[in-house]
Amino acid sequence: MPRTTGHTHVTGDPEELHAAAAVRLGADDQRYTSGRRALVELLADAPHPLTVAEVLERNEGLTQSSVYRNLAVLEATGVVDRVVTEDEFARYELAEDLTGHHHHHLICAGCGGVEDFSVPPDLETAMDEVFHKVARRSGFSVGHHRMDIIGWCATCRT
Amino acid sequence: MPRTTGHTHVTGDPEELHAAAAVRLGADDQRYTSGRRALVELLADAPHPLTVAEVLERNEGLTQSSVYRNLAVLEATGVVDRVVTEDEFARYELAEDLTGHHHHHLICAGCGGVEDFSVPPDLETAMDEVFHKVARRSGFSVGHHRMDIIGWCATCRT
DNA sequence: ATTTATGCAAATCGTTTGCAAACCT
DNA sequence: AGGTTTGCAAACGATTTGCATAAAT
Repeated sequence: MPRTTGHTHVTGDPEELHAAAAVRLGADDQRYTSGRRALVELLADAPHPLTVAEVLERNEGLTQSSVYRNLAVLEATGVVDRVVTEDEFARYELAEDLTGHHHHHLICAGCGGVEDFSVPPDLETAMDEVFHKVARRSGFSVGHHRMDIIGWCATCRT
Repeated sequence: MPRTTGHTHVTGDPEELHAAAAVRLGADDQRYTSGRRALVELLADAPHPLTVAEVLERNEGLTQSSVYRNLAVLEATGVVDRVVTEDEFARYELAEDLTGHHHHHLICAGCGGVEDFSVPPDLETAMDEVFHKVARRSGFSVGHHRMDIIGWCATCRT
């Protein structure tokens, strides 16, 4: 299931977002239940990727195990992306190819906090070409790339 | 303790490598014990970052808990780097600024396998400038960056 | 009705830790 | 001796899973 072609990007309208999510779930015979809709809403509103703990703080009606299960379903259907940081918590955000907003992460090695940023398109393209060339040479197919900064935020710098 | 300046890079001589490791440990009042030396040797010989399980397979004389403890010490003193992939296992390799070999990772989303690659110096520099600019704007200090490819290796492509 | 999702509690598993013995210096 | 490291076994904690109930089609 290629996730980089043929999809409509969501521009910012919540309706459109939910519709797109429903479509992707439906394509995999999955239902867009209230629990899953709640997750998509939380992630759409969050200014950065959320941990499961943060999800549960923001919506106390949700159950931990269902959140884990639903995030797995949403990830498998291309509605959310899992973000790996340096700490032990998985974080989730709306899938890039759903929002159409390609970006990278500033990750704080102290608190695990995450902030988004982008790089100039020409550089992004140049790097992409290198990535594909490198992958081809090694027999890899490119899924996506990570171009993240690991550092210390103003607070954690001590 | 800045880890990007003032250090001598190891070119390939095992003696030099161990000497450099000993120096870094000593700077933090840590001893270069046989268990730690064994880890450095394993990582120096490995063609890719190793998980703890792989370390234990390659040297059955080592104990799991000591391996974890020693990897933590080696990481804190800048002798090894922890590599975060998409799977649940931490991987370790000799620190970049110890080997002087800056590189990136091709990570297989299927088996978690890791392969190294580098990008042209001019691109690396251009990206670095962007990273520093972005970080400054957000009040972050840059530790290091990740520019990794997540994909599927020839075997896992199915 | 039948299939799928949920909530609770228990299990999983990589990693961490307490403590006594072994090791350095 | 005095402090550090090690090995074993027990503890931790994020995530997963079994199973009975609730919800959706």
